Amino acid sequence: MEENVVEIDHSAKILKLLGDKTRLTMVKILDTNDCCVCEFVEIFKMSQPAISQHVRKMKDAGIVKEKRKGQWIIYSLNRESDVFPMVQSLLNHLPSQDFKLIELEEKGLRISCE
Amino acid sequence: MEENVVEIDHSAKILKLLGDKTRLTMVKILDTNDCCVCEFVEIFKMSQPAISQHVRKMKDAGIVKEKRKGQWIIYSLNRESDVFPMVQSLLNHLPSQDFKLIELEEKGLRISCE
DNA sequence: TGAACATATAAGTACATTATTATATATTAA
DNA sequence: TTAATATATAATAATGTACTTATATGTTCA
Repeated sequence: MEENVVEIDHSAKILKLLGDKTRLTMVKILDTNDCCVCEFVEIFKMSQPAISQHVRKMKDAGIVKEKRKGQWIIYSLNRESDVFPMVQSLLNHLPSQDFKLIELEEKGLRISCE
Repeated sequence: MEENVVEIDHSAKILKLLGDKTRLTMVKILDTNDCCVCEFVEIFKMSQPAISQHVRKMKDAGIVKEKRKGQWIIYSLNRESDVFPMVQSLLNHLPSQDFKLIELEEKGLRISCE
């Protein structure tokens, strides 16, 4: 019926991960910008370990990937994942969350990771 | 960016509901066939109350709708819902689950509701 | 009306999830 | 090497979830 079919159990796991508003917002942000943990901490007003645990779950599931850049670890969408097409078509139905990054930038907190 | 944008908190709730393999399979089945509770009980080998609770959550969220037909209550996808476009594009990435209904039919358990 | 069937609701339990705080690890720069 | 910064991991507590069994409601048909 459609390209990029993923097994239903696996899809359910991915959707469960995305069924959390913090993680869903993260992924929507990552759709247009790479980010580090410290930025997410600012954006979500949440403890750093909470953020680390969220991104770790998504990394384990292959939704995001990381690369170290000095003392920072930059997270980005894993566009090679077998679930990426599904994730992408989902994200297309969500409103942009870029305003959150813009707010960060206005507070001078975005530059910290670049 | 795309038509039918739904608020991110609301989307997360919908995805949380679909992030359960039983409910996700139900919705995929409903994409091509209406079903009653007793059929789901057979398909998922799960107690009737468990099935009722799953469909109720999805009904409350507007994902599915019901109509009574004699002693049966037939569930179907709610294609008028504001989240339907997102749900539909998700389902397009999942393998058909119609074989489950075909198995039912072979056991003579499908006819019960028609 | 009453028995049989389909579904819903209630209560309880086991387990999963998401935060927190405390602490460990890794990198940078003085 | 040491202090500062960024991130990860561990332990724990509060809450949420998904089943179960027992029971109530609603419909059909003899």
